[in-house]
Amino acid sequence: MSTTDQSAPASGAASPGDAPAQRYTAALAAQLELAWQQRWADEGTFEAPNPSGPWGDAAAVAGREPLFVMDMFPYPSGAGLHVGHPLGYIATDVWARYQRMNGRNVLHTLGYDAFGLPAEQYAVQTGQHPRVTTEANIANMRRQLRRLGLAHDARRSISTIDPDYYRWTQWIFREIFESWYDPEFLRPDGGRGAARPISELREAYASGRRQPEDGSTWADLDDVARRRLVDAQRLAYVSDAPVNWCPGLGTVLANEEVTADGRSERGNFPVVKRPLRQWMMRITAYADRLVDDLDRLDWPEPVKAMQRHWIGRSTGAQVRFALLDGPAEGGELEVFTTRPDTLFGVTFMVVAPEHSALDDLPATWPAGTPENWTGGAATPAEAVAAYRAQAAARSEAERTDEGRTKTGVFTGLHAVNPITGTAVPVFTADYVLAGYGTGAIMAVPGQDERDFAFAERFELPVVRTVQPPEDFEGGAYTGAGPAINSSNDDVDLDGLEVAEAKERITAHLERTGAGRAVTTYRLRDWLFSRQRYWGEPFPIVYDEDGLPVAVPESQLPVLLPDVPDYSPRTFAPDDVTSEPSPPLSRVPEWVNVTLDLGDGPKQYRRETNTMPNWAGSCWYELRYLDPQNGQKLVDPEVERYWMGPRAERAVRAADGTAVKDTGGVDLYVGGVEHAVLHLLYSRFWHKVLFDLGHVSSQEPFRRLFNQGYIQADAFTDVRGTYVPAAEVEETTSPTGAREFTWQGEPVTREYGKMGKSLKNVVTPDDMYEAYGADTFRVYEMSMGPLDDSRPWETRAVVGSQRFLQRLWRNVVDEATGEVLVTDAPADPATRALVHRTAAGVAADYEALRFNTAVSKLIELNNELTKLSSVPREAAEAMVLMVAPLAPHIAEELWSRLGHSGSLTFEQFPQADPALLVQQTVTCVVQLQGKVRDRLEVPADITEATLRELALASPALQRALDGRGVRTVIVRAPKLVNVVPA
RNA sequence: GCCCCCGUAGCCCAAUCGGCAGAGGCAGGCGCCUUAAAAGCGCCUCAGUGCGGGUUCGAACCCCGCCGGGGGCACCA
Repeated sequence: MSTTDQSAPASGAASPGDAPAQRYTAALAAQLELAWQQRWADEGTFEAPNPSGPWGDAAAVAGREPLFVMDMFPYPSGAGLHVGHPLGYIATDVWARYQRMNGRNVLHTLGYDAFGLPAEQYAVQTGQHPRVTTEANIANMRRQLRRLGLAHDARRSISTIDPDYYRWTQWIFREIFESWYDPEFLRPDGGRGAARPISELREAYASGRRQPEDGSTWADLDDVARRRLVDAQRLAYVSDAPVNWCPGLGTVLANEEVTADGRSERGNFPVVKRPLRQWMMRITAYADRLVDDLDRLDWPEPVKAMQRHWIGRSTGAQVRFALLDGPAEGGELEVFTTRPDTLFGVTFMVVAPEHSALDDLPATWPAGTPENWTGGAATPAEAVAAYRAQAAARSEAERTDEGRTKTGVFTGLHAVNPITGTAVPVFTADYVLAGYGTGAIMAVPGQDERDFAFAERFELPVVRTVQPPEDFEGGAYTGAGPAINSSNDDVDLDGLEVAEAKERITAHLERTGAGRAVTTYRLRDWLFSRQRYWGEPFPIVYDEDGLPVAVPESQLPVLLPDVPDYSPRTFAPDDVTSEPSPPLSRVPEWVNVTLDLGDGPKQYRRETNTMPNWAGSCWYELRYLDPQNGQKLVDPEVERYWMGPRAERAVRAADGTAVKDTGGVDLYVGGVEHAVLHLLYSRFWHKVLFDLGHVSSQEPFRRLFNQGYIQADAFTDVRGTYVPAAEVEETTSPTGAREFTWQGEPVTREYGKMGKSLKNVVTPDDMYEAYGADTFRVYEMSMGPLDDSRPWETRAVVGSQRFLQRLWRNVVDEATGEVLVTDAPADPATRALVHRTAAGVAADYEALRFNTAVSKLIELNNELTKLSSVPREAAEAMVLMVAPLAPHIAEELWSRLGHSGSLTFEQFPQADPALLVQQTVTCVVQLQGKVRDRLEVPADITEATLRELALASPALQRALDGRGVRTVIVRAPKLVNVVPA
């Protein structure tokens, strides 16, 4: 390589006109960028040593703080990258390069999340095997990213479709399958509840320490019954519960993948609920820990809020109401409420249409049943049957669309309030959800808006049990206030505030046995199987009893078979009667196998579902650490080194106290769209691995940062058709409005995403070609704060190129290539500016404020440009400071300045504190907040002196215009504010 | 409907603890260099912080109410 070769760029390069031979043009940038990229690769510059194992290097690790930086796992799209994609990658690269220059041992790499629906669909379109297209896409993306100059450890890049990788995905599944959740287990970290080997559960049953809940006895159960009992408690289990079936995609989906209006997040197809035999993950066992540990993470608050809401923990009480009337007499109706303090205000009850209490109803309407309660039916059974049919026919979306109008019907039943002894009517209505709490509620219209709306509709009484403010005029009052109308001989809540009232009534309920304190969650178990081809096969076979057995560790991976027919069987989007048909089930020679699982060769049938897209991304951060390990998913020593908890990295709570560190990745950057899906699933898997002793960190990602999106203008003509955005011309009308034309015709600007169909895609390749990678990197970082979304503007990129060009010219003669810096010391002003810049830029880099770091560097560079010649000390500092942002030009200049090695591990310029304090400062003199004068004063001036100086200011005196002085506020040395009498 | 974030020059964005509204870039203007040109050089223009109140000696920043934009949730008892 020839980094010091000062000959002109290759003649074939697109160098405009007769530009000086050594001008920093796109062509010269390309030349030196490619050369440096090759040198970094050849020298393994960014390969991070491990403390042990195949890449272990104790000497290289000693004395350097480890730092683990990650980007969210990209999916290798067939369309390639556009300029919006690398934003986060550049940001993490700048940060990581900066940290390396401060002595950190940085691990930064990027792998590919290559299984999943989009890869399969793309393969279907192109008629090729998904592996072929996916691997081609990965190769293209690797090329685009290498050209960007990312300082990744290429050895650690993994791909989820690699059998050496998915072997461990299957291994983790196996670990989860072979575990149950013991809520009593005392964890090493002090908490209660942990995943434990399933053998412990079996032993507990065998020894009699634990009894089956259904009253049976372990000793009396046959082998199959015992297995069913144990299987039902595994963390990965088979369930027949209703699931989200999406005919249009031909697969089932997790709750997290279904939108609020009942459609698939991907493809926007209708989704219906129907019972199907599917694999589930018991994520609900971790609900409490997933909520509680959010407080220990340095994550954006909105993401934490979304996870908290998704988990939806609410505390309250379950209360039992005795049923009267008809065949149900003697039965009970159990409700969940977060407001047990309002029990005195219960005037009716509501059960979900699916509730089992509706199976036994009185034969006739009770005497005096109002006409509008019956739905026009002759008997309660008919009314309820009709309502159930109506509710079942309604989709999730329709139920929501109906908005505020409550529907429902009386069941003929009454139930007795256990506190007041009053009998209240029981209704069924679809505003009560079967899947939450107990599927039944006590209705308190005085304190609940939904209940109030229902009560109005059916003319039910309203009893207030919380005193609203005097000016309150609404229906239901949900706010704070003292309890009223809430006492009898046994219990008295009157006058208590809501929280106290809850406490007292809950204690009373527990004492009398009428209820108990209970916590419920919105979170459901995670539906884990998909009827697709392009995913990880389950390491599961079924024996002659039809029960699942894990494939032994020694037989992993279970390879995804090559099949002629890999395309999924999909259906008309509204075909609700369709049945899932996994592609793997159509390969009988793969499905039916003879295996010896320890008791001789037997026939088994393989699981034909595959894992969801999320599986591979649930643990990939761990494999980055030790990708070549054939014995373990990660060497525990290596995991502890990179991700283990460290007291000094703990986040601070709101009150400033340090929270116990969870460990995990030091910086994880990606889009906010994964707030609940990927980030919740991977936290769950990580905690299981922690419980089972495979990792020392309690959370996968200690710090999370959500980058914004780069958006782009798109333009439509009069017909509404998109026109090529690159060809649109902008003019400013006489009135100052911006106007846009394409081929002379006016077009309309739309602001949105970048995409092929919008004809507004700009690719990194376009930018490399026109400006070079460094310019592109600087521009992306200078556009605005990393977490803001902002519009792409190609014509503005030139500003970043001018900056690098000026930097180049400050060091190198454009015509001769001669190095121009002088060895004379910098003048004090220049030196001070260099040090101020170093301090500011370091702080900006550290805090991911790259836009302001760029502006400080431009400012310094502009100052250096004004000097007759640039002193070496300033030039070298400048080069080192710009290196994280524009590494190629920095390496090249560093090299031309006479250094033989890469600057990757050079110390980032450190500011001398003595040079940061300014000798004199400008003090503003204000009169009532308005600036009237400016004074140059010594930085260490005393308040009294400054006060006198300011009051003596002629400009101030003029402004005072003879008025007296009431107060003088002095903030030495920068400000004096005079308040006139 | 509820919750969260954001509104600063024609555009993208700075302003560290409530203390001089402008760091940087784009676009625009003038000039220089040039046979010519710009992806060159120099200089310049441009806002009083979405609107209305309040607190304060002092508000882009804190509080209240609107308006506009973005995101999340949406019968979760």
